[in-house]
Amino acid sequence: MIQTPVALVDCNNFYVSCERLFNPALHNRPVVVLSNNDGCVIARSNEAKELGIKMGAPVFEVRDLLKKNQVEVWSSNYTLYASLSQRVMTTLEMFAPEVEVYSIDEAFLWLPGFSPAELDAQAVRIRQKVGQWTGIPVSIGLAPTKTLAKLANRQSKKNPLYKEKGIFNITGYSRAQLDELLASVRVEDIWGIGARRAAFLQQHGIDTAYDLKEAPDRWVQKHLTVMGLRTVYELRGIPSFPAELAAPPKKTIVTSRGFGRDIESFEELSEAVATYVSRLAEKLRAQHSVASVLEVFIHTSHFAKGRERYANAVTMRLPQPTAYTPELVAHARRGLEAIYRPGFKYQKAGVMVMGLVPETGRQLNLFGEGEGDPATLERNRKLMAAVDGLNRQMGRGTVRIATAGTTEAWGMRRGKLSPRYTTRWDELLAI
DNA sequence: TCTGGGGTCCTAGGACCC
DNA sequence: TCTGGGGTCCTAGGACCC
Repeated sequence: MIQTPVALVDCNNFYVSCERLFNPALHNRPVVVLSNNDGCVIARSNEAKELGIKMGAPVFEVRDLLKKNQVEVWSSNYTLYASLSQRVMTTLEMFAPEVEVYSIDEAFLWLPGFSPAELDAQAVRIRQKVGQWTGIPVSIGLAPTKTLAKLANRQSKKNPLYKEKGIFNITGYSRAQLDELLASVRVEDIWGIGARRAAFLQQHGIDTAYDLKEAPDRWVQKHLTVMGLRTVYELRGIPSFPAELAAPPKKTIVTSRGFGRDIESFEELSEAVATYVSRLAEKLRAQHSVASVLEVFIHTSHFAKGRERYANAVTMRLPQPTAYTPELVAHARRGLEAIYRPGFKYQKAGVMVMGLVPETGRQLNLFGEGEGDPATLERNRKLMAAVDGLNRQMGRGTVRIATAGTTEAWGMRRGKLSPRYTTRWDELLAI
């Protein structure tokens, strides 16, 4: 059987590239993009990486470094990134019959019928076309398995000989060539091997991808579970992680956020929770699911020293599965009442749903609790569809439940937010 | 003063059943 | 005093990913 080669296409420094697209002054300069609440660095341009700014670094720790080097600092703008991501993915879909959108900035492409040399040429065309149509630079790794494609992709960025080309192709490698490459890759740089496993493996003399490839199956399975064993097979060139071409519906959905400032009052906390529930219910309806279990959690800062900490969560089984915002909000409020303690400075809250089932397949509760009879159910469904439609067209939060409040005084800090160039005409025209 | 958010999978252990 | 064994379901915790 002939194996189908896999390409991993990865957008370079994606969030930074998005910001640069609409702000050419950011080219050839160190740029970072921050997490929610402007807390951590979550994307860096190559220039910023060279300054030694680490991924995930808290802003207050690198503030001097940023200032001294006149680094451009931007708040994250997910609306913009999601929109550009879609354009990139649509472009990629022209080039392969099978595409797995793996994350906001990465996709696996299966490219049957190409020789190793032809794959190279095809990868050049993909890069060129994505660049032309979206302006986003990408790197491409080509290999017989997903794990090796990730590894090859990494080489295309790290290896100075390939950096300019942005393509690294190991589909034509001999066994000896592949072994040599794997021996140069540290075990912590393998997809699926995190810091904990890497430290463990190093203690057992396994330092490189080559060492791991050669480790005995039984030992690997015992210590790294079956997932670790699959990673090892993939290093050996045996595909063990199948293509996931259609995203399966989510099994859990979470909406949580740290506050822009600490919250003490129940009412403000309740407003935040209602806002998060509304957003969560939208996500639920977008995948045509209803939830049977709802969890609410709150906590004070993990980091604040000298202040008393408090964290609690409550999990509720709902009378019947639902995606109806008012009902979810009412349950969440009751849950919050159960765990709220006055006198603490809360830093974060969140809501989560589990036990998701398809909207069409749900069991009706015959005893009139919750949303009740089929006619009410249908009316509520239509109401939510109308609300979702309006919010899609007019912008998130145009129509909202009253308990969510209107001020969001506790909302995120986003001091350096770029306009939503691709989704809001008014913001594009304002620049 | 200031430290993100949203997911998945696997395993062990307890509850419960026959 | 000795005190089965196997199956299922659920949950909590750990590890990983971007």
